[in-house]
Amino acid sequence: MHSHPVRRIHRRMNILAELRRRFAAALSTLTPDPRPFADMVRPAQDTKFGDFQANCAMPLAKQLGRPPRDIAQQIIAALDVADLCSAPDVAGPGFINLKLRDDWLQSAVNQSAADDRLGVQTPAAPRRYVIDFSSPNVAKPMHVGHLRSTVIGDALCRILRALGHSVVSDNHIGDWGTQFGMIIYGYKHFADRSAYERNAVGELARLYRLVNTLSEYHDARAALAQLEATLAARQQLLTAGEARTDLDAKELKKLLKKLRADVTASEEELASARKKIAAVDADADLKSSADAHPHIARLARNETARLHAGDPENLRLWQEFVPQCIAALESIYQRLDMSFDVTLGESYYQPQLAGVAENLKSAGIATDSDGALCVFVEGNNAPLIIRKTDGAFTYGTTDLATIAYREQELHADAILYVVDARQSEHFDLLFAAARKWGYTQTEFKHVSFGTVMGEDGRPFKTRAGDNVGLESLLDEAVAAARRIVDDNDDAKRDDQDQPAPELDDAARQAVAEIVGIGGIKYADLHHNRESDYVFSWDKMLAKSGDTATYMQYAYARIGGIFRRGGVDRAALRQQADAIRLTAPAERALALQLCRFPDALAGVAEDYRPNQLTQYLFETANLLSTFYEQCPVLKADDEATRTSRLLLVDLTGRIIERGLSLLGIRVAEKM
RNA sequence: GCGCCCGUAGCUCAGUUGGAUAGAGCAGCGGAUUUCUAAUCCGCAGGUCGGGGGUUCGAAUCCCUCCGGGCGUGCCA
Repeated sequence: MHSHPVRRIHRRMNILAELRRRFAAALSTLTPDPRPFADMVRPAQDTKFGDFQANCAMPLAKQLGRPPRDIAQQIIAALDVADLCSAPDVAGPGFINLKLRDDWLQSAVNQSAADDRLGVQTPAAPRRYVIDFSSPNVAKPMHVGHLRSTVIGDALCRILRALGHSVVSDNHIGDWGTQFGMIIYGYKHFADRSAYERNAVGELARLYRLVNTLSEYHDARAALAQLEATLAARQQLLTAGEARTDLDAKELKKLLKKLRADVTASEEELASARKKIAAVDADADLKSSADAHPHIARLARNETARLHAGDPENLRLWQEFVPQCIAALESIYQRLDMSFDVTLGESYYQPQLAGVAENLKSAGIATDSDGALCVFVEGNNAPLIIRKTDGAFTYGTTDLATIAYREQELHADAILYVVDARQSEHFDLLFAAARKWGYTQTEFKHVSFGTVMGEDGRPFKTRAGDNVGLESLLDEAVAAARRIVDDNDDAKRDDQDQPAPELDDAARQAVAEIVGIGGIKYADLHHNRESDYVFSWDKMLAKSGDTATYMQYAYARIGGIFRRGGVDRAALRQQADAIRLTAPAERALALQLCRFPDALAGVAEDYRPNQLTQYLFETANLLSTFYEQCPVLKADDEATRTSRLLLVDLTGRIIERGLSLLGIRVAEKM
């Protein structure tokens, strides 16, 4: 049937890229710029249409003013794909449907199996990425708010590296800000020496919370009268608004809605202030500390100013605190199984800020406005503030200094900022200012993400309203995973239906760590990063569905096949070209495995790790279907057994690699 | 006031520059187990893609408008 011989394929084959190349060649007779049209080749949305589809005939027809089906026919006539596809056909308004030849697909999947990179080609022009993520304030314990940046940023680093790019991960920690004044003040007045010696970071965190509580207490008390007055005024406005008769119903409704929102906001502010006051008043120790330190907020700010001015005592304390704080962060990163290439925080750039400001000013990019030095960007109301009226520099200044460093020292082609979506205006300003400053060749990208919500639909907090600490979050996930691991292992039975657990306590705990932390990461990564998502313990560790657990289990099942069959996987892999595709489930799985490079490329396109989670979930599903339909160890003949073992082995490698690129580990037994 | 984002099945979410009958998971219902690990698989049901208008061969996607929600708005980072 296929008279055309299978063309010698390259050592690594990306099917989609190859098809696009073939289409680009065919399209060059129809349009001077075929690339965007060639890129309209994509996986078929429904398997009944084949394996791939090209949607380019319709838009091209519009451009050329001719019937789309004619264009589709013309493309097919010029298209040279006989070695990889059966004859393409035109469907509907002008879709071109493509089905890969079985012999070609078989050859491609054997190539992938023989490749350590699992088919991923190295790029013709590798880029250098600097990825800025996690970036906690070192003086405060990490909380759930840092999770998304950390997890998404780490996954992007791994994936871009796997694609062959050069990546520098940079933890731009907050180690020079106002929090340090608070810690220094706390240390000078409230430190518990023995607690500090036992656990320095824990004590510093306590001091931070204490100073923060006390200063908020005084702020709240000072603001109370004003808050009450504002509330009363707003209530009065609302009453007056309700009585108005000069507006039509729609205008009135809109006005009242706004007035009610104002009243509610005032009520909430007031309630929050009263709560802060009551919390201190109710605690005799706190109350006496508060009374003894009425100007704590200002004095803490003074400590910050003194630090920045080079005060020897404060500088000494800062130098003592920072390394310990960083060490504490390291232990969390270690538990998350990740690390940074560089950790250059705000303090690193501090000596350069005056120069940056001068430079911007003398170049006419920054101008004086109300006593502050500002960069104004067309289309934005607020400027990027470089130097405040009081002479202090801002994070905008630091960010510009950081860009200069990343350009000059790290030679970045692209700088990615994995930061909360709420800071998008800051990044608009920052990137515009950087371009004015001369950095026009760099890709600047705010890889923004949404908020983690609780099941009540509000930002994820503890019942008391505090941020959820990251460590306790991890602990809780691991504990929940441990219960699942215990239940599952306890339920295992041998051939005589007797209990036959496989895992001892240490092994169970190791699996729980892998499952629990993998579950947290996956829950985050599998959502589109831009959307807010609702955090749910139940869904995160569910045994079935689109979860890390499901894929980790698929991997463990694969390991089980080889153990039970006594198959040496390394030896198995020596059998080149032994995969034979006969059953439909084998073909579907093989095609999916050949798409692994596409999945990674899909992530890189717009820095969306959920493209990879989706791919892995589909892969695990296809494996389950295959496994259900095709006996492996009990295959009818030796060649089929070997073929299926190789297919299963490759699937396991891809699941393992894919999860590891998301920062998620696997266990051989679960 | 100005600006940005969001609204898709009961719930949680996908949906690539506009493409074929809008897809998953969970929950629900019905099946499959002498298990190559059931932490599984197969099937069924479930939607006016917030409402309305427009652009065109074609709109969840682009434009306008209204409704509902979130966030940000000059000297915190």
